Amino acid sequence: MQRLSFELLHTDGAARRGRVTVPHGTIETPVFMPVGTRASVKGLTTDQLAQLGPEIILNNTYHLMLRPGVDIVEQLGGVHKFMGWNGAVLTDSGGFQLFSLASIRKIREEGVEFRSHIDGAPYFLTPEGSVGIQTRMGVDIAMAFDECPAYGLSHAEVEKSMQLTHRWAKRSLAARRTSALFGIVQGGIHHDLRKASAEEISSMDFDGVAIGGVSVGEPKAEMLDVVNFTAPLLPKDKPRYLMGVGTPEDLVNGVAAGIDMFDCVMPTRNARNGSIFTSEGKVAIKNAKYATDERPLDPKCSCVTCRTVSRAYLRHLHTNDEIAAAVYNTIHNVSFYLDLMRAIRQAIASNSFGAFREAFLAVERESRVAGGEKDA
RNA sequence: GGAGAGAUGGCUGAGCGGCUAAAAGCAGCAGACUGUAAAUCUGCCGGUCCACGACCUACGGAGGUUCGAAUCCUCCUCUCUCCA
Repeated sequence: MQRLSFELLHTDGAARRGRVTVPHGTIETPVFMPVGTRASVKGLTTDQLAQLGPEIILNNTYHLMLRPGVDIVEQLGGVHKFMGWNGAVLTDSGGFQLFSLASIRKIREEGVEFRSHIDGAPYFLTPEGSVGIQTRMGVDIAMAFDECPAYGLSHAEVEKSMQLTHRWAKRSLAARRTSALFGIVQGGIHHDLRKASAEEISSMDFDGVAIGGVSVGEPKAEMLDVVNFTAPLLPKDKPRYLMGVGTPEDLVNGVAAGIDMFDCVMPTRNARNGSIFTSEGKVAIKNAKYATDERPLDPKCSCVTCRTVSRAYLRHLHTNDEIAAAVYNTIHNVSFYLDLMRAIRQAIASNSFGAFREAFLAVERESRVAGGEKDA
């Protein structure tokens, strides 16, 4: 059976409407993948997640190899069976963790030596090891093992890191078996490096190509610049994945640049922290002004949360640290993201994505201005 | 009736002569969050103001000692514990 197939159905400017098929289903792109690091989309049961209808979610190699461990996941029939999830799964290779947990690792040519953040136990992860783990967990799409350089490094340092990522990409690819495998373009904020990396990674036989090393602390304008510059350099006949991005606005801009896949912690984490995405901008549900607000979070949303409870009740739940606050907020935020992607797909299909994007960004701008006036 | 302990900012609770507008926690108010070590983190939190600074009112009440008192003394009010 084929690992992955990609069909480019339609384009509207640079925006692409496509379809990715993997063993666990068909994914309509552009797509947003909710993040479920430890084989759990935080705040949701697998059933609740399924009700929201994402076609694919993201899990994490680093976290799952530490707990419960690859052996256990494999023994239990793979990550899908483990969490009772029938949709597709993409795993990050652990490259990002070795960036965000920088203090407890040592990078070498062969791989990365690191200590578990849980119990300090020593591990050694290589490209072959990472891809092997992802394969054994039975994921639909695995990511190449890369190094994610921090923002602010010199051109020379980013270049050196990028070259290591390229060597690791070759080794990752050689280790590909049953799971599809995406390569990752690095290069920081430097156009020449991004170009070199895009060419190098694109030349390899990956099933898809990702832009990594973005949203690591750089100003938003630089991120946009990197995406706008790099996306057009990627193969047209493969899915393009922008890793770790982003805000609703970022998704719309990413699609405009020609990105097909996104993942981000933002809808789930912000939900737990009481920050809600709505069609009218952000709602900080803990704010006193919602104490007696009987409206739903978003009048244009039809998710379970918006159909059932008021802002006043959600503020009450959040104020009292009730678990239901996280559940309701996560349901809504994930719904909002999935709805947004649906609307984006529709706009592309009807050749109106440009207008859609303009209207969307105008609302975002307005809500920001409105929030600013309130603060002043 | 007798003996003792205590009254501190919305609450709990440190401080026990100057470095105290007064620790810390909670509550409250606001902000952040981008391939998840995050149900987390940060800021503000007596009042007023042209508020980086200034002024006013402050540690139960009234006096007193002292250059200086939430901190020491006297009396008063109230609370709690124990013994009758």
